[in-house]
Amino acid sequence: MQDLNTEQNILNAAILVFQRKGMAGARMQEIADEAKINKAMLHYYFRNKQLLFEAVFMQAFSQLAPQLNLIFASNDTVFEKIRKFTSNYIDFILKNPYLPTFIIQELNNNPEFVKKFMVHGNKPDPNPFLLQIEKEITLGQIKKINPKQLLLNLLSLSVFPFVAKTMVKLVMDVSDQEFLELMEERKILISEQIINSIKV
Amino acid sequence: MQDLNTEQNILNAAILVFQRKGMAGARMQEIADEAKINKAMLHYYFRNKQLLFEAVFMQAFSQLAPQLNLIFASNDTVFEKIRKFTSNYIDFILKNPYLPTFIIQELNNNPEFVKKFMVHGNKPDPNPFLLQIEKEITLGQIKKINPKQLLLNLLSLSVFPFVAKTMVKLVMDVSDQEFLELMEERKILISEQIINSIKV
DNA sequence: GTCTATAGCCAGATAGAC
DNA sequence: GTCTATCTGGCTATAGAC
Repeated sequence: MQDLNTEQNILNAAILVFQRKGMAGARMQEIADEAKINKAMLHYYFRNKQLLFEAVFMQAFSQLAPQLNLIFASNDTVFEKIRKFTSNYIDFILKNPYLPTFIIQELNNNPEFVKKFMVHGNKPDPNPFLLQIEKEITLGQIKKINPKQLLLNLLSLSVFPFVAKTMVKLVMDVSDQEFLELMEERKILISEQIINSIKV
Repeated sequence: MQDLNTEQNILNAAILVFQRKGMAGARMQEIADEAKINKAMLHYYFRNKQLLFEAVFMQAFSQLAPQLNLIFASNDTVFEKIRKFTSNYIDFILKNPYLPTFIIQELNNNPEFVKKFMVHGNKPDPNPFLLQIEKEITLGQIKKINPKQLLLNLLSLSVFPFVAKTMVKLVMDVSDQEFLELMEERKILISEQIINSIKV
C-alpha cells in the first residue's frame, strides 16, 4: 500500500502493460489502472514515462540474462548444455511469454537506449560457451562448426516460435492448446536435432 | 508528382517509417517529410493514419506471402524445397531487413486487425507442404517427424537471426559485416542441418 | 491536387489540497 | 504518500485558400 510496496506494485503493472504494448503503445493511464492507483503516483515514483520504461526494460533483461548464463557458464559438456538449455528456456518462456518479444522489439525500436543500458555491465557473455565449442571441436568430440552458428541455431529454434506465435498460429492454423503441445514436444526435438548435427 | 505517383510516393515513405517505428511509434509528420510532401496530403489520399497503416501492412504481407508459397506449392521434393527456401528466403530478407520484424511486431500488437485483414484470403497456405512431408514419410523417403515442427524449424533458423539482429549483434559482439557473412554461411548450413535431421 | 493554418483531442506531466 | 484538477505540448485531422 505504501512506499516500496507501491513502487513494486507500479513496476509490476508497468511490466504488464509495456510488455504487451511496447514503449510507444503503452499509456500511463493504463498502467495506473492496472496498478489500481492514480496516474500522478507513477510520476511521483518514476518521474516520467521514459524512466519507468527503463526500469521495466532493465528488470526484464536482468530476468533473461541468468537464463542465458545457465548455458554460457556451467561445467557441463556442450551436449548437456544444449539439452538443459532447450528444456529450461522453453519452460521459462512459457511462464513469461511476452518477455522475448518485448526485449527484441524495444531493442529494435530504441537502439540508442541500448548502449546506455549496456554500460551497466548487464550483458550476458556467451564467450565461455563459444570457447568451449572450439575446444570440443579440437578434441574431436564434436563436428567442426562455427560456434556462433551453433549458438544462433540453439536460440533460433528455441525462441522464434514464441516471438512469431501470432503468425505461426495464424498461418499453420494452430490453436493455443496445440501450440503448447508443440512447444512441449520441441524441448526434446530441438536438442536432439542440434546434437545430431554435431555428433561425430 | 500527381495522382497515382503521389499516392505511391506516400506509400513508399509510409512503408519506410512504419516498418522502422511501428504503428504506435510512427508520426504522420515523419512520413510526410520522408515523402517530401505536406502532411495534409496523407489524409487526402488515405483518409487517416489507420488506413494508411493498413495499406502498408497489406503491401508488406503480400510481399512476404509469395516467398512462402514458393516452398509451400511447387513440384520439388522436400529436400529440394528446403534447399531453395533457405537460400531464397535469406536473400529476400537481406534485401528487406525490416519486413519480418515489422509483420511479427504488428501482428502481436494488433491481433484484432489481423482477422479483419485475413478475410481478404491473403493467407499463405502451408498445407500442401505439410501433406507432402506426411507423404514422403509414408513412402519412407524421410524420417518420421511432425510436419509442423519441421516447418517451424525451417522458419526459425531462417528468420530469427534477422528478427533478433540487434540483440544478436550485441550479445555475440558481431559487426554488421560479420553478421552478413554469418547469414551468407547460413544459407547452406541450415538446409544441410535440417536435411540431415530427416534423411533416412 | 497541393498548400497553410488551425481546430480538437489526447496523453504526459505538474500543482496543490489533504 | 495519495488524490483531484488542470496545464501543456504534440499529434491527428480538417477547413479553406489557391
